[in-house]
Amino acid sequence: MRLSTRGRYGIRAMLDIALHDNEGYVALKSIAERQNISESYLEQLIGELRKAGLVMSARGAQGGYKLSLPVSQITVGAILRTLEGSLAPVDCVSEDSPFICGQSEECVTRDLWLKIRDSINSVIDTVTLKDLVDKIQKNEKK
Amino acid sequence: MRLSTRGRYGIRAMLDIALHDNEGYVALKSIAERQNISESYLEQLIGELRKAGLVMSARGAQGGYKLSLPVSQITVGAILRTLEGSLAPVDCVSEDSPFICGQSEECVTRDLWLKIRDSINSVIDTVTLKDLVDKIQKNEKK
DNA sequence: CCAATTCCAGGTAAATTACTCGGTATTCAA
DNA sequence: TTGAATACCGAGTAATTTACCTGGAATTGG
Repeated sequence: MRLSTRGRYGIRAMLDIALHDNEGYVALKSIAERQNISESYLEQLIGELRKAGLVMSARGAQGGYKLSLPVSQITVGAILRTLEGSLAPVDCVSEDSPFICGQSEECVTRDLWLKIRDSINSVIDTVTLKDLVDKIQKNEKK
Repeated sequence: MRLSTRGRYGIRAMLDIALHDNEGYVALKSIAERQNISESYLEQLIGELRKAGLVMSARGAQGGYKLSLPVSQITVGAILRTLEGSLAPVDCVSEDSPFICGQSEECVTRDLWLKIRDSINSVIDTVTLKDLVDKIQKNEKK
């Protein structure tokens, strides 16, 4: 039940972009350097975040990425789902692939998986990038 | 963030044993057949559940497994953790391997991972095998 | 004794993860 | 107008993890 690097890197990259949100476009290279993430790998991930509409890009010199929404409107759930797919613990309660099990007995556990899924969702859909940014800025003040 | 077959099979196997709890020891073979799980694979898993003290075994003819605790005292959390390890979404908030990240910035996300972890734990540590058994028996009545 | 069982250590094929590589397209700035 | 800096794209690959299998040894009831 671990998150893969995709989700973790994605959160870090988005947070990095959020912290430089007032400086125009942020180059992939600088994100990768600051976050110490492989540039070519991160490129893939950001590409998916772009297709999901979470960041926008500018090509060419001085290009890069910036958030396409206010920080308060980007939830960690949106980021994680883009990169990890549904965070459901088993396929039969996944939001995207509603795989139905033939097992009759397993369905008694379905409620359990639903509970787990929903409890995860309730966290990731309420925490936004703004919350994380605020926390960093509060730490810096001290 | 999917559970592997280990956790899912483990829950099903334990539930199977629970449903036959009054019939003495249940043979691995019969569990595997009923649950349609590879016998040799399940053997591994049940071995770990035994070492964790969740089931007890009897060797030799007429041997098998039975629960070593009342159904109401076996949480799905205990089963899942035995087979999957901590259900923490990232290592730095894992109960067993308290890996500490050097990344200073990542620590702002630590609270997020903790929230996710705790919300999962609050579900799996409150649901017991008894809850699942009760639900099955209620379904059968209808 | 023997058939049924658990126990155990090791191996392996398939899938997934975490990347790399090489190239193309675009754009700013000198 | 050209070149450096960037995003974009598809394919390939090494390492790791998963989901098993195999062959046996130990134990026990009938």
